[in-house]
Amino acid sequence: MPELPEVETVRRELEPWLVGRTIVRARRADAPAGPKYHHLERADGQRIQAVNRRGKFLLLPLSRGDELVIHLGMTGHLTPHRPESHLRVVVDLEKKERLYFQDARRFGRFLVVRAGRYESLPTLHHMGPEPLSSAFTGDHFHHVLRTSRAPIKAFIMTQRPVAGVGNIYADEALWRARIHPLAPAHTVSRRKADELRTAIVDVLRASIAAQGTTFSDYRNVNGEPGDFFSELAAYGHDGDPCQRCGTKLARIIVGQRGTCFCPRCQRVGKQRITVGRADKAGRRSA
DNA sequence: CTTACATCCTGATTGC
DNA sequence: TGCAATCAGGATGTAA
Repeated sequence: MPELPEVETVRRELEPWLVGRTIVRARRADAPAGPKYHHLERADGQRIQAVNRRGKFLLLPLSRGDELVIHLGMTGHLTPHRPESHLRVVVDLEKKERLYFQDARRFGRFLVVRAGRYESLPTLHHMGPEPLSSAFTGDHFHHVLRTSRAPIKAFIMTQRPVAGVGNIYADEALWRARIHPLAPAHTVSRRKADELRTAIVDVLRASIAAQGTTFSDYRNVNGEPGDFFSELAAYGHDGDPCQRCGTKLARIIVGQRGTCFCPRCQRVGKQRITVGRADKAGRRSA
């Protein structure tokens, strides 16, 4: 589950290698034709001008006005060494160097669009501010949260309030800010929104400093694991005692994703929310 | 417009 | 032990 810190780690590794290089030929390998791998051949002959990141997407602007868009999905790896299996894309560079895209579960994407034209990628097209930029302000964050009645965790993971936060860091940030993952987004107070904004920034910064989180699949370009796993307080810790209060962390499903939180620390308003069954609240007729 | 949910895919884990 | 069923999850398409 590469999220912003993992993608940023990959970006930093790719940048010195790829910037200024010319793509001789980019082609699908063992991957079905379709929108996830659209227009790769258009990259042929274009020079890579930068290796940028937007949320969890890698964006490589090319010299003739196109842009290579890469999303690692769940299991995507970018590597200069030919993988032994699940090879989806091969990019031939000059001097016989190659960039390989391996992706066992095929949730990733690797395609070419006209620069800045993300209409075919709705999440990227409507993506919120970068969390580590000055655009991610408390005012804006609170304002956006007030527009949704969805559970705060589900809404954050849409990438609209802020870019790059997925399942792991959503759980971590909500735990740090002591906000219940099922709290309707619009009920989060300005003060709590600020705490959450700060928690998101802090946890992402700390994870980037550790080169991301590694467990089952993720490896950076050099094949090294990230070091942030041991610093996770919530994600994957259901059943363990809360580091703040000792209460056993609970696990529920929010937005179809496994969610770990402290039922004592993380509340909605003054009330503790009961854990367990699926939440059907807020289903008023329109 | 919004929110909910099925879907993709396959290695890892759990269950019998 | 061995095989089958279940789980995991980012983005997206579709339904309501």
